[in-house]
Amino acid sequence: MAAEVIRVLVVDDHPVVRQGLRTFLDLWDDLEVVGEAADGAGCLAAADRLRPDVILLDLRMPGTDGVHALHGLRAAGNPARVLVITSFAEPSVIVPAVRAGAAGYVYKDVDPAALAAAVRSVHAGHVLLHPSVARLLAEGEARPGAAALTAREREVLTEVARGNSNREIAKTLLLSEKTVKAHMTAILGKLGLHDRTQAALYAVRTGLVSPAGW
Amino acid sequence: MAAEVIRVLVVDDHPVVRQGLRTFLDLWDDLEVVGEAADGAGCLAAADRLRPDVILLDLRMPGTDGVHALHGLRAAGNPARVLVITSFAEPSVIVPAVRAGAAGYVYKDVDPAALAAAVRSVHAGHVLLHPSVARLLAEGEARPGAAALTAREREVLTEVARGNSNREIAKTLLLSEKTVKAHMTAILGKLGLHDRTQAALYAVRTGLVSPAGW
DNA sequence: CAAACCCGGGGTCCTAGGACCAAAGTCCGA
DNA sequence: TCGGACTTTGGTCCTAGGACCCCGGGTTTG
Repeated sequence: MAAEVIRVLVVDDHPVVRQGLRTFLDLWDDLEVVGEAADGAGCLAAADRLRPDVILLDLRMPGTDGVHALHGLRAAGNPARVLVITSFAEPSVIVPAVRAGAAGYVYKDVDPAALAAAVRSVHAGHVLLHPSVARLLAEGEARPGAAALTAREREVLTEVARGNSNREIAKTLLLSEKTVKAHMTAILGKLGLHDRTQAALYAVRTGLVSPAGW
Repeated sequence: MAAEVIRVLVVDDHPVVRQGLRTFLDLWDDLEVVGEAADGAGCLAAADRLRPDVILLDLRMPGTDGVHALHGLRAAGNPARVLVITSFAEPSVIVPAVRAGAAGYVYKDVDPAALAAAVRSVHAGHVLLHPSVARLLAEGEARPGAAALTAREREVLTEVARGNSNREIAKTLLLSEKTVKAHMTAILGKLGLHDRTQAALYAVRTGLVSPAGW
């Protein structure tokens, strides 16, 4: 028994998904699931306690999300390699995660063999990137993404993505409508979008607002 | 060994989710996963071949979706009880499924014990509904939902939910802008919404358009 | 046959939205 | 201290969007 066992921590808010991932990984003798967590905070605690080699991390979770967890891992100097599990094809979701230290990502429709290969690959020190994501990283972001937004802009965008008008947002955030419009102009400029509808859709696609949010 | 075994078919487009559900159900001796399918068409074929007692069905899948599969099961006179697995809280997604014959639904964050209980319950002939869904069924739909839209209206809404302006939609669908506006007015009226942004969000939430559609 | 529905398209009109100009105050890092 | 970023708000102006009126043709159903 000379084969090294890769210790894996599974982080996803859905128990079904965690179980599916665990079962997939249990198919291989060289992979061992040493723990699970349901959000970013649980991830940090479990990573500290269990010292996994690889963390499978969903980005979009309630409470502390995946990107924040990545920052936390980095700040704690945790050496675990992080493989992001995502439903989202949008590079601008993934680029911030990669910038925050993720070693790669796989989509949720991954099959067991591909998942195992990805885990082994990041454990071996590789970085797994789709060409479109690699290009974005190389060029800097062609479309900066939500990371370029200020906190206030993000608040306004969140309200837009809840279907509210500028007037309603002004009331909610205790601003003048002029201010909301100014933020909106900034948001559209930064994201390279044409109107609020595109902005709302973008917010949903990138996980800023959940589709079931209202 | 007098206990009856409930035969279950698992239908979801994500292998990870299917595996998670299978593993959950395997925890109980009275539940047996007899097959899997990745979309509505696969569901119909498997249901016909395997004759499950209960089908766990995701509504939102590429190709033939869950509601269409429900219609197909009914048309085929298949007696299997259908338990919908959904990420969506929105009753207007679920009501059409229940109307199409689903015996109930559980959310994707369900734990193993609750899932098993739900399977047994629908197998025993019960209908599992949250009060808000039951009320909608009793009253008829307060908000008719996408089912009230004509085919053309649905096409226009799909384009709106892709972030296109009326002018762009007119070009795409070879219409005058006036006609697009007329459809838009009809859509907003039928869905009880105020503007296109809400309509786009609604389309995403109800699965008419996938968040990753553009 | 009439009614209902769907489709397409015309008109008028108003306002929400956004482009683009300006300004002031606060905070923080070099 | 100064400059940049952020936040807030004002102005002007134009147009996309949508409410609400109208019409005609085709199809289906009672």
